[in-house]
Amino acid sequence: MASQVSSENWMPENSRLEILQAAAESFEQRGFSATSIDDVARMLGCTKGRIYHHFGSKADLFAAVFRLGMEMNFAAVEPLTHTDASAADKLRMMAEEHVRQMVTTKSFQRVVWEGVELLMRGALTPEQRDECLRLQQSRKRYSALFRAQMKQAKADGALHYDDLSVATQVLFTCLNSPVFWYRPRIADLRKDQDAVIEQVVRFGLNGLGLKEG
Amino acid sequence: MASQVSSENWMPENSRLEILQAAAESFEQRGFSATSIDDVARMLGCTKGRIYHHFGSKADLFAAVFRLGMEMNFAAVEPLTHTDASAADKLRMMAEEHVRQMVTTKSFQRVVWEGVELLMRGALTPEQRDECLRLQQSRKRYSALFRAQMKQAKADGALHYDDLSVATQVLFTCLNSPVFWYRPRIADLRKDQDAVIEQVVRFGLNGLGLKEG
DNA sequence: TGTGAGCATACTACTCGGTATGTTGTCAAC
DNA sequence: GTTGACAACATACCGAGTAGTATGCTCACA
Repeated sequence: MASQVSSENWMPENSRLEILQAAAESFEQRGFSATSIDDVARMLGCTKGRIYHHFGSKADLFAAVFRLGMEMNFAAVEPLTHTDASAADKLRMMAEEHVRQMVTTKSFQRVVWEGVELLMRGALTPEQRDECLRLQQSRKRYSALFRAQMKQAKADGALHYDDLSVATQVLFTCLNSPVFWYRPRIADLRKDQDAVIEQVVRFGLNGLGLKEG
Repeated sequence: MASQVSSENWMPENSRLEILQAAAESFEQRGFSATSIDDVARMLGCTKGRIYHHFGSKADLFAAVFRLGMEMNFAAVEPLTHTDASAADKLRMMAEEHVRQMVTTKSFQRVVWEGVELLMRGALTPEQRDECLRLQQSRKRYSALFRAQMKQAKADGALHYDDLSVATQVLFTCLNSPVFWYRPRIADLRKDQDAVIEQVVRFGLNGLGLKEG
């Protein structure tokens, strides 16, 4: 699997990114609690010392992966909200870029998913409550980007869902689903990704009751 | 939360069921590896001895919860495949009963989800490989029930999805989604459940390109 | 009265998060 | 060019938690 994070220019901050990449893959494969710090270190060919030099704890490392994943999502999707197009068209573009994130930065997005689950269960220590809340706020803000377009598109008569909260939950679960089952094909990588993205987005928008054409 | 497993008739096999129920709720809340056998025992107000008397290992306990969850799904869905109705109508009824399982036996179904993930990552010991394979086969058989109707409904011109495998993955992720976000309301329980089920099923079928009416 | 199911108790071996400390290379200042 | 200082690790170690086991206890029932 080629590195999902640019790794040219071997400089200071780069070591930290390399750790985040390995942590994302480890957490993706075994989940948070089944992944040991030594697992991540072994994947990097180093020892715990290096990891604890950059991150205060296992939870901090996990949170950093979560944060980076969310940042990549915002960077991909937020600009689209400022274009002038119909809410339905904006929603389609946002969904496409979101799903593209799911397949191109899958490890990080799988961690984001587990992070959301952990936040829902409130399984983190109170000493990290503020960081915890910031992540939750970030997640909510991101979700709100989509909710706004969904609401407007329904008002425009382009969508026909019932309850906004339920629709949002199902839509995100649907759009996020590639993090569970997508496996990149070696050949025709870009074409393969585009085909999957198109199908998932179509499923999601049709699920929201989109009137085609 | 009222017991999801019938608990009248306090007799021999019942102790085992009570353990399975507690295990399902524990695994649901913290996941497999973050749940200790002592956690389950504490929830039951007993000690490990009782659990290890009925189950050989933590993995065995997890597998038993998984198996029971799948059995409940089969019991709810498989009879519908034998009725004579259009493939699209059968698929709708199957989806409704499937989602009903997700909300009424949520703990078990959340464990089934994690079990599928663990199977995909192949994270179990080789000594339990046969049990592992049986669970996987069970899961595949269940999925095939839906795939068959999806295929027929597409041939009938009632559905319009592209790739069957992708469509199946997204559909199941969508139909299963209540295990992550559904929280039962105390009042109007049945009405609340029915409303959620209807919305999720509609999302899923529309996602598959169902022609309404 | 003994026999085994159905547990509880006590204990072991081991993993893993976290810390304390040692080592090395780099770089700046004199 | 020597030295101090600090970043960036590696090594060694500790303590808590936990899966699994070995054994003890009790009560129903034959």
